[in-house]
Amino acid sequence: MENLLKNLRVEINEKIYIKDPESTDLGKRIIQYSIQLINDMGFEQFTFRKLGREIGSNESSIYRYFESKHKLLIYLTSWYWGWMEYQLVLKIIPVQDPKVRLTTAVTILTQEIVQDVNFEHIDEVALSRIVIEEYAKSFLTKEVDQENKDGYFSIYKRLVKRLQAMIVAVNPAYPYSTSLSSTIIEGSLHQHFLKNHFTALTDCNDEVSPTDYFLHLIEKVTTTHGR
Amino acid sequence: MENLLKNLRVEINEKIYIKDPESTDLGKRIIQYSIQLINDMGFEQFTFRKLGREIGSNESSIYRYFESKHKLLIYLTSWYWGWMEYQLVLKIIPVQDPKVRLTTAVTILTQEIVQDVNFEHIDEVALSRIVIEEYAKSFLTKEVDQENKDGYFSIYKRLVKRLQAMIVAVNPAYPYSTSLSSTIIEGSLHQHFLKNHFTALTDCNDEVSPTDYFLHLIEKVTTTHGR
DNA sequence: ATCCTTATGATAGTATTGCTATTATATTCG
DNA sequence: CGAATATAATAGCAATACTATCATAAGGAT
Repeated sequence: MENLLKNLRVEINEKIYIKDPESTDLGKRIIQYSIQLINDMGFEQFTFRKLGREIGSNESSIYRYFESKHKLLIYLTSWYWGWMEYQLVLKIIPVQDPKVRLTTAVTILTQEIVQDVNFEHIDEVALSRIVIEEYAKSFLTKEVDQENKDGYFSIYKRLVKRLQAMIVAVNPAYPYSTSLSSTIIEGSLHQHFLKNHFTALTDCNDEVSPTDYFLHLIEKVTTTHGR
Repeated sequence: MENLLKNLRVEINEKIYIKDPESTDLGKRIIQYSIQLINDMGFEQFTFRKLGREIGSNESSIYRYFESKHKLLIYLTSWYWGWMEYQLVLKIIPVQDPKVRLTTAVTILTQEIVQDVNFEHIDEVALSRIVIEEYAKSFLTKEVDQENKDGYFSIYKRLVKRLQAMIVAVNPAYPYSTSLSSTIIEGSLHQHFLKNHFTALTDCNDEVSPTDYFLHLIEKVTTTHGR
């Protein structure tokens, strides 16, 4: 699929930014280096001042693109989920069998991220680490309901619903398809986090992947057994 | 069990506080009102200055108990998990059958929290909301590995392992018992959060509880079916 | 060529945060 | 009564998360 994405761009809710960072060179550098910096020092330590210093630009210029670092985080993670959605849709299109569609989807959503050459200024590996370590902070806030209303999380929500639809396609009788979908997507981030920081709280390691775990889980949960 | 806990106290790693808040009146007020304030305004907006104002005490006095609000959050959430562990252990002791033990445990860990009269200065309902909305922030930091080494998360880890042991007792052949345990405990918080803020991403609502979902899940995953 | 717009940069300023340090006062215990 | 301990009051400080203003530079339209 290397070239299928060449002319695609991830569409992000315009309310999230002040000025589209994809529209200028500085904007792209803001994205590129914010990924690097947040990944290196963590979201708490990251500031626009430090980012400005890093890219040889001015703090005030960055504020012309994003109103706050919180919005920037939402932008970056939205981009990530939008990118995931592309991968998912592209790989699933040719697949007919609902079971294979589902296992393919779970695999894509839970596996370790590899670089995508189609987006030069975005380091998807670093970005995926940011999503694992910081995504929850984007919605664990007092403003979540307003921001949800404003559509800040719509890409993520669409993704959860896509996976849910695939679960239903395999087992229409299963009554918790939406919760299972959100559990897999969020739980995958959590298992990756545990693998990196709390090895005693997960079975995942260099041999066993979160994908193995979730594929087994979904098999068990969606299969209806005879007696 | 109303009175079994009367003389118990939740033991918390001494490194987490400077001075034991249970040892003084001011300390208890710090706990009581920090739960209220964090619940009301969220962890980001919460400061020791505001807490001091609220309890008619001084910011500097609060710093004699906790080095930072981050440590206070770890204290509060550790208390919560320790309290959960008591509930769990007490309810499980008289139960023999491994399957019933497991379903009892999952029920306790996933159900909505009700007030516990044994701890007068702690509002468990408010505290559980804090755990749902803020717990992840206590470990999604750059300092997590050091703090983990220092035992800041030991109660939580012990709880995950207890549940894992009960899963193994029901199905020793299941290869992902630890991941399943952490998925249930963390996933429960997430489902409660979604129920409150992203109703489209969960099946849980006023009729269907996270407990229903997770009991069904664990039944499916741990049962070995014949043909 | 010049005007106008747009993008960026430089500088300054502000309220708040997350502390630390010092000194004063009040209480309690031997 | 004196000493220790707990709390309160005040000040101060560097950093954060911005906002506002003004300067400059580049490119496009007339």
